[in-house]
Amino acid sequence: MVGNRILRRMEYNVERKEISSAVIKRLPRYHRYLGDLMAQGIERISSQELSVRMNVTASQIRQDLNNFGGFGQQGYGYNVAYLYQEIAKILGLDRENSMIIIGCGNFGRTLANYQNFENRGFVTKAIFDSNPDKVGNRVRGIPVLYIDEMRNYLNNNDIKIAVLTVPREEAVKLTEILVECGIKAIWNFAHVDLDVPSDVVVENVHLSESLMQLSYRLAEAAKGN
Amino acid sequence: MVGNRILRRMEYNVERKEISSAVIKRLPRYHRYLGDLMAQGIERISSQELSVRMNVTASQIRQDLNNFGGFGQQGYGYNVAYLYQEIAKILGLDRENSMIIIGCGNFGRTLANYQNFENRGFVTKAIFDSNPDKVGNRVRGIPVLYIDEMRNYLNNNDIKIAVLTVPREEAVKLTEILVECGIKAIWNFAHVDLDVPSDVVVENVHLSESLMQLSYRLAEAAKGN
DNA sequence: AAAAGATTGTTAATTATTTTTAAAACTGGT
DNA sequence: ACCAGTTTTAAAAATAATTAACAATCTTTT
Repeated sequence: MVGNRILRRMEYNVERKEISSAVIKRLPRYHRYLGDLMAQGIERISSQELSVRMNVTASQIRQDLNNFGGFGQQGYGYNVAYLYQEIAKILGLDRENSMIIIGCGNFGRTLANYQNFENRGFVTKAIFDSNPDKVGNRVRGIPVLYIDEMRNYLNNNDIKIAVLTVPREEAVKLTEILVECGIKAIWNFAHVDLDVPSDVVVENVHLSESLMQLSYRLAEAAKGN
Repeated sequence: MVGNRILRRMEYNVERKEISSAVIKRLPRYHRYLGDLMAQGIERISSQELSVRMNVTASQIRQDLNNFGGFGQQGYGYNVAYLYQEIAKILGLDRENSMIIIGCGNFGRTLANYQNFENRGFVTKAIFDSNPDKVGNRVRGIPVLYIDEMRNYLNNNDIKIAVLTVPREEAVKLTEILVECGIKAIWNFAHVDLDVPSDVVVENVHLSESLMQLSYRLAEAAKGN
């Protein structure tokens, strides 16, 4: 039997050792591959077989997962659905994460239109903008509110994540307000490093930096051969 | 004097040791900070001072830069404009990188509208889509062409980078065509790992994975205190 | 119910990255 | 032109991450 595995797994949230960010970066990819396996109707998988599909070492998969507890079973491997669900829990996908998007420009609207985030529990409740022409509109049903109302809105609604899609200067100013209102997570698309207290987490998406890395590697590959 | 520094710098493109990707990831950020310093009219900076601004160790800055040659000078530090320019060269920002965007959905259009890439030499020449209603339009002057014309277009135009903003399945299929047409760099926004020959570089932007990392860190910080 | 085979969890070894240290080289003032 | 103060470069040491190895333990077959 396989079910009793659940009973003997380690309480990963009791012992509080720091997990390296290299590990965290890989978790969503495991989650994605496990989701694909489920869609294919595959019920169990060994670290060896997964390593071939994902093009990483089996050792790394086992090491990564064991940071959070023993999810597998000797002689059997990992139960796909169970592991999928456990990684979802680790990533906080088992609860709703309400968001606001700040900036109703091309980028803000694109993110608001992106249905997929909702499937993972990331629900956008409102969009804020400083342009009166945009205020009052709706994007996929989500209301666009005036930026000056943001402080009041945050004080009256339970928002977990703020998404910043405004230019640098505004991003820096608005971050102050977000921090004052108790926001603890910022998804930052502005091309600037935000200065926040240590209990606030910022995840940066710097597209131009990503593009520059591609450019470097392209130039390098061209030299190499 | 400072100018002679240029003469004695090492030929970083002669000796061909592999630079770690950890270093490459940091280069765009150095570039950004140096740009900001220039805008502020600051002409020289020591690794120590830069390290304080960037919140990294001075040692790491020096080590990173020395992978590519000696850009600084003892007792003086680094010349901001010179270092900015040298990092731009390393990142391949000193030449034009022509691009096509594949997929004229929200994301594709948003990227096409983003003027900033052009300032760094990344110029979008065409957008491709399979929807006949979109074909024939222009986005910021950039023509939207029918996807079946892409192969022919690539054979007749010198395109360096293909940007994929289509769903997974299409991304995988279209990648085959891109590779056949000799494209060596793909900026991939599709939520899938592309399988390409070793001389083709892929830079992934997986937004939902970024959001999941934020979610993890938010949950972790909430536990911690 | 026992034996053979498979695969994890975990420790050890290896490799990669970051930080420290110290010698060499330059600047700026006198 | 010299000297004190900086600051880089480069080498060495320390730390972190990845990979390999293997005993423990479960599954599957007979």
